[in-house]
Amino acid sequence: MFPMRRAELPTDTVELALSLIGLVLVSEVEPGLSLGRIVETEAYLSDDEACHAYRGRTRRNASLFLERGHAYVYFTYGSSYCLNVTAGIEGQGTGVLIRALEPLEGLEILAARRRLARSLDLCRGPGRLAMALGVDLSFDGLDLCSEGKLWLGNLPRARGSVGTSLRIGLSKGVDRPLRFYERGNPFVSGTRKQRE
DNA sequence: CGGCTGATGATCT
DNA sequence: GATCATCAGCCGG
Repeated sequence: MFPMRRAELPTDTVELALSLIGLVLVSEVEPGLSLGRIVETEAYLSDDEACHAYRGRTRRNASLFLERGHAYVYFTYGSSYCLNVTAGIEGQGTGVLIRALEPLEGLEILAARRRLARSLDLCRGPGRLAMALGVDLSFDGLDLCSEGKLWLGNLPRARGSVGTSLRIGLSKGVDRPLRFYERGNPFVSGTRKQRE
């Protein structure tokens, strides 16, 4: 498997959020290879109150303004890292939050990082998947379209139908249907209803 | 399983 | 000082 070429990624944030479903995130940090298939995403647009770039550029969100295909990683709630794939053109300030993965390889490694027995919950949620892949602030700004600690790949594999819903866990911009997920996939986050 | 709560610390006002 | 793009753990049905 090779990294995605940037030209294969849509520039439009919603299109990117949709097309990321079914791609894989590959982590190549100690103690070894681990990877999972993206099953849930959320789009954050540049004119969107919920987007971290909405009020302009700061030290924290700087990498969200990189051109599409880079990592934007931030720390929240004093405990969790969240991983985004940037979208748009350089300077736009938009991206896609990765909310859940279906673990594919390196299950023991994912489980060890999570200090959790192998289960459905290894990568079910943005903070959980970041921990499982070993993602922290040192991944902020990485190019996900080239080999390295973390990159985007494409495994030939069937993809189920994609559902759309409101985004999860927001207090602003709550009314926009910008969450996308593979219908019925048990590795999608949220309640049962939010998986249907 | 669903719903609620407290922990926790960086960031911005 | 308030606000989080969250999570684990606990409790009730």
